[in-house]
Amino acid sequence: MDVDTRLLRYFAAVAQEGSLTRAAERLFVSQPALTKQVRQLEALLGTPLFTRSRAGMALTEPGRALAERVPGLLADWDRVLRETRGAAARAARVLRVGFLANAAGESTPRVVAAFTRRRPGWRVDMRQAAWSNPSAGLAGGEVDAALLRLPFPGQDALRVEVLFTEPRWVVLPSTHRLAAREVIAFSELWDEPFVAAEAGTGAWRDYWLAADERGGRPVRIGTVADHPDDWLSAVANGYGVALAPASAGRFYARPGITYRPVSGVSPSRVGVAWAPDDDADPVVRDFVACCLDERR
Amino acid sequence: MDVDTRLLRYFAAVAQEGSLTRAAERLFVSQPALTKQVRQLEALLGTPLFTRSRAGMALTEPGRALAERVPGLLADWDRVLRETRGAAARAARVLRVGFLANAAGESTPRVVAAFTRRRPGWRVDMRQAAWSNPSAGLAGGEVDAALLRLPFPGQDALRVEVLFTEPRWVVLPSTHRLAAREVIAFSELWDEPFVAAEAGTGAWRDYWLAADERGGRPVRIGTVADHPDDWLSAVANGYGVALAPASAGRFYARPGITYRPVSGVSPSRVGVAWAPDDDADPVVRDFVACCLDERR
DNA sequence: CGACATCCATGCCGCCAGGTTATAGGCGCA
DNA sequence: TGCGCCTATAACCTGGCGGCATGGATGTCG
Repeated sequence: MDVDTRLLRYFAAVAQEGSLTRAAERLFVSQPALTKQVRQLEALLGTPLFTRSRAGMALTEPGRALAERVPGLLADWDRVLRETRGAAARAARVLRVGFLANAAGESTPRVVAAFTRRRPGWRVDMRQAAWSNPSAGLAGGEVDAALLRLPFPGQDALRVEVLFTEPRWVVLPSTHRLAAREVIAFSELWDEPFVAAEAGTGAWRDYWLAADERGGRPVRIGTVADHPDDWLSAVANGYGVALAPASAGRFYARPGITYRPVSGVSPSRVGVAWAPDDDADPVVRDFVACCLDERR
Repeated sequence: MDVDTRLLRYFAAVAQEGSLTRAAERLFVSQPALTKQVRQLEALLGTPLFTRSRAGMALTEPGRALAERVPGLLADWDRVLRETRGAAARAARVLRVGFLANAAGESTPRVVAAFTRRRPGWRVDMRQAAWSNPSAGLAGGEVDAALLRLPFPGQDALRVEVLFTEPRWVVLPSTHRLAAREVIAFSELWDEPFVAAEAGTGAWRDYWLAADERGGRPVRIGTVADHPDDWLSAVANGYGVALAPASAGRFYARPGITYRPVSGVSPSRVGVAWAPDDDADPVVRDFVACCLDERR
């Protein structure tokens, strides 16, 4: 018997939401489409997976059994997909390097050039990731190496070499009372509302709020932003200020915002990271070596 | 990204056959349909999985990576399917019992009646399996218990209780020179061609050929049959003789064939089997207990 | 060297699946 | 009893899947 992983994802969403209407919204399909798909899965399996009521969809016993197993199955498929694409990249002599906005640094073109000299026939595929993906795809195997701002969640499970540090500055609206200062003491910012990353990013978000460097005071969150554009807009619109690497001013200049040096806060570190399984991989080692050479 | 397991099965078949034409035949689809499906999978993954030539389809490196992983994925899906259906049967208070033709025995109705008295609200779903499935679905988890002729492949991994024995007789064409005998000595059958089960069934096939009770002489195979009808036809048409339980004559009577007692060959044993994981399962234990009670 | 065989690919067509919108049915609540 | 909320059904549209007919490429053989 065959099934589409889409059907299994639909089922899993309904199982989690307990409602066809909410699951349909989450999946960006109409509720009637979802009700038909779930009915089809039940027909395929020959057993009801849900009981229906005005209160929504409750799992039956077989539904529960399936709901326990489907996430593992979908995760396995995602892993097979990644590993196949990884093999494809290798076969095509492409090194996939993830990075977050502005973590790559200005020396990246030289690193790439050095790598392709060392490995003729190879090329580097630079892949930008969203800030909510702090390992830039490395943890999930979507890339072979990554240039990352440290620290990031899951870092302990990956190999990291620090490449350079960079002062952290503050981004604030140009009309802000502190915007004209040459240097701003961090303690003067402790009561400002901050634009933060999503809560789920843990240590990463805390780091960029300098949560551990506020003398024990809590952080005031003005708003949450997940993408540089949203982050800049939030600052420009006065929802809060934010810490950023000094170089961010060159990448993310925008009318209405100002970057200023900050004293009393640790600098940002940028590193190259790779998976422990690739320690012996000569291609990954060469890339890391080129990064380290450029550091000197 | 979503994929249908049908697409993965198609891919796996092509990978194994090395040819779209042969894989299409095996999958009962047309060759153009298969070529389009494989192309679609390659488009989905964004990488070629095969190189094409007049010699057929050779796996690329990513194709090889996928071909290594897809069987495990499909096996996991089959397992999830089985476990879901198992949960469904439990929820519906149905005990699924597999059996091979005539292994169930005449006392089965009494066993089922005793079980439903002991477990009101439950019913037994008797499921006949093909002879090529000697555990009647028990090894794969398609059933909860099984009534089986012993021995069978994979038996060591399952729990078994012998219920009864039954003499083995011979089935031969009515025109056979030995057909009129009251009892036939097995040694007189040693040179006869035999109708056998498929080679892949191992010990099961050897048992029904009484391979270990021929004084070291090899078995002459007349033909292979996988289903009772084919097996009976083969005997009637004179392709060979066969050993069978004595009771088979009542289930498989047919013009042109005769059943006769045989001396010098061990009797057939019938047992109830279940999976070790179900040792503590009270429902399975009750069924086994009912089988054992009926034995007395 | 041309005919033939064999393998995969393309085009066209019919049928069905997946999605939408509109709306119906059932039920709890104020 | 009307309203709101949830799932289900009907009608429609578009695209996918499979078949059949045929084409393209290539190796073999006489």
